Amino acid sequence: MPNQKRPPFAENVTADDVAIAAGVSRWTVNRAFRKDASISPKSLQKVMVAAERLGYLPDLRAASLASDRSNLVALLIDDFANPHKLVMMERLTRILRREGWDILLVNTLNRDDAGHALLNASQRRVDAVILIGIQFDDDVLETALQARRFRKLIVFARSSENPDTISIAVDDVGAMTELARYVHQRGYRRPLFVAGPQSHSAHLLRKETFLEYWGKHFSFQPESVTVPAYDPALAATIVMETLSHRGPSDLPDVIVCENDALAMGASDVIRHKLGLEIPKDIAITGFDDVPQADNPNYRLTTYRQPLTEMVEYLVKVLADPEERDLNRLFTGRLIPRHSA
Amino acid sequence: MPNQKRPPFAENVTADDVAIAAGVSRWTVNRAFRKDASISPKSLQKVMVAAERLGYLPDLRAASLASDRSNLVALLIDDFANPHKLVMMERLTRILRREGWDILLVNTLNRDDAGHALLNASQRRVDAVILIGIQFDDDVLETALQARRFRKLIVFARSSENPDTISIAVDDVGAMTELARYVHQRGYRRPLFVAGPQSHSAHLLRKETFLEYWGKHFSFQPESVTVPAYDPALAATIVMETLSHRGPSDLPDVIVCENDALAMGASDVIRHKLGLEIPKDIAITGFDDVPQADNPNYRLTTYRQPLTEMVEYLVKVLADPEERDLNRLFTGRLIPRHSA
DNA sequence: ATTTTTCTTGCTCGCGCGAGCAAATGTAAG
DNA sequence: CTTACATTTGCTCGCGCGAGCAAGAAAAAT
Repeated sequence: MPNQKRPPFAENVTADDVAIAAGVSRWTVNRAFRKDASISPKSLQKVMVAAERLGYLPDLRAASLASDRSNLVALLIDDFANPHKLVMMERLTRILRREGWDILLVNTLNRDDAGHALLNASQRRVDAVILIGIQFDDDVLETALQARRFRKLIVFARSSENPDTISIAVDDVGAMTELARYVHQRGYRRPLFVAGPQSHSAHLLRKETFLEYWGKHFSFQPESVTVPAYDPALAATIVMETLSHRGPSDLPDVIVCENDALAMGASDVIRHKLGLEIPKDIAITGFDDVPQADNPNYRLTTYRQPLTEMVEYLVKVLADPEERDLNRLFTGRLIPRHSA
Repeated sequence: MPNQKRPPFAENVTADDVAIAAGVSRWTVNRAFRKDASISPKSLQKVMVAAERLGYLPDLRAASLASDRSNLVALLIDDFANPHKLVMMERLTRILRREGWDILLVNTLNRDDAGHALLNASQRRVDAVILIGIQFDDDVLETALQARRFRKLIVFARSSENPDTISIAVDDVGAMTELARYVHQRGYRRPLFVAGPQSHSAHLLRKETFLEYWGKHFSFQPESVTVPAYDPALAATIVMETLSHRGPSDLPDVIVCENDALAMGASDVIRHKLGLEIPKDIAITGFDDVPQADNPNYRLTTYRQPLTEMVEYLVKVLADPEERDLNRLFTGRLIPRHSA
């Protein structure tokens, strides 16, 4: 019995207990914990002293039930092999918490599971759902919206065409055009595009933008391959399959990847499997500027999304009560490094 | 007005609405959604049909308020530069959700913030708090326990000495002894130990175990350095500072790191800054077996924690109503690779 | 057919708080 | 010292559900 002096769980101390201790009414106690409420400095003081002594803190479940605002957002996420997810989660959790939002984290296993995950979130009556997974294609979104269960459905870090969602993303067309122009001007002429999962529009946008740019300037469509997940190891396998049996003249001179996760896999293959040098034999570009992109093993030329700015905007969107067009595209920055 | 046919948020349909539609009482409706409840197949069917049609799902806030069980656990986490955190989060979120637990994700910014984060979680009346951060030293734990606000305080993936917390971790002493013996038997004789943040006991355990082993077999304490975060880039800086001005005979022949994040940073320095070869000039070992450890750039000899097994046990701990000793140490596996 | 047992259903009450109003108190103006 | 007005406080009612019991229905036993 280790817990003799210390009961393992506090008997619930409620606002009533504090009210008695402070000599005020229950409602004054609760008001003391709301920033908008009108309360005299004297009673605020009395309440806070009593609350501190009794260890009282308002129950947010009850507050939410009564006010119909939960101050909770659900974060639906998959694609855990992609290191950029860790960066996004860090930024989102830090800034949202600073603004008073709590986060319900849901790992959506696959496309079929996405619907369940959304229902799950809805049962907690979250104020908004933030999607940063790759599995939320238009069908899934449509189904979620049919249920009319969410005040705000925010697609983060990729653009969504759906008119009933709020999309906060980087301008893929502008970004990829900039990357294509860079690759073009550096003199590369035989690109291979490495695309991620085909299930949604945002990243198709990057691929299409690149292919179109190239088609316009050289009147041929560059080769492209698809990797079914943003997983460096998987990307390595696919790139290896694609390139291993080719002679030197058949190899691309630059591999343009939809994001850094894929670029890291491609880079590993070029250097360690094919024994070639980056960027001399084959150059590489990525997208996202994950921390590893700056690692001496990669030194990836990539494109940095203004993540903090995007999350700050997300915070504003969450607080916005109006019903209006909140979609927004952000412009990032090309980060030239050694790889291309 | 994009939402003409589709109101943006469903009017709240409650159990009462379903009850009327199904021709039963409100309590029968709620019972239909509880797996333990006794209800006839006929009324279950009626309720489910009506619920489906109206788009009803029970409100978990209200359920929690009434039953005093939230089915929510808070996950307090920091150290987002460590790639192992992404692995842990994936495993935890996947398995906990499968078992019906929802997760409140809290990013604890620093040690001072840990207390606030705990209070924050307590206001949602979570059933348990899982700590996988590095900032929860005994002082913080003690403060949290003083408040007697948590039914279960689970320290995951590191051992805690505190008798009022439940620790689910790998056996650091056993693991590090195995690693030390491996390094010893491979013939290395001038180790440098790279330790992480000093703020808590678990990782001191790894360091102490290694130093003791070496002291016992060679009667001298190997050198060690401390990195203030599990960040590969930071580890690289510190290791560089430590080694850059030394002649070849002064260099260690093996760098034993407290985990893979540090090992990756050390590896980068050895190969890219010092221009040395691994393992010929300097060998390296890590801990955790993160996905990147198997990457051709690292090929880290490391120690794999049985993470799935540990999370499965965590699930059992969460479901356990009894008040008894639930601490447990797990044994992992040494993964020999090229780096040592 | 009647009694006993089991299963199912409905109900009272309460979980802890907030919206919104009415009463009370305080403050300024005449 | 009143009257007018602003600020603060207390209160009724309801948010949506669950525990636990009592009444009702069904099944089993006599």
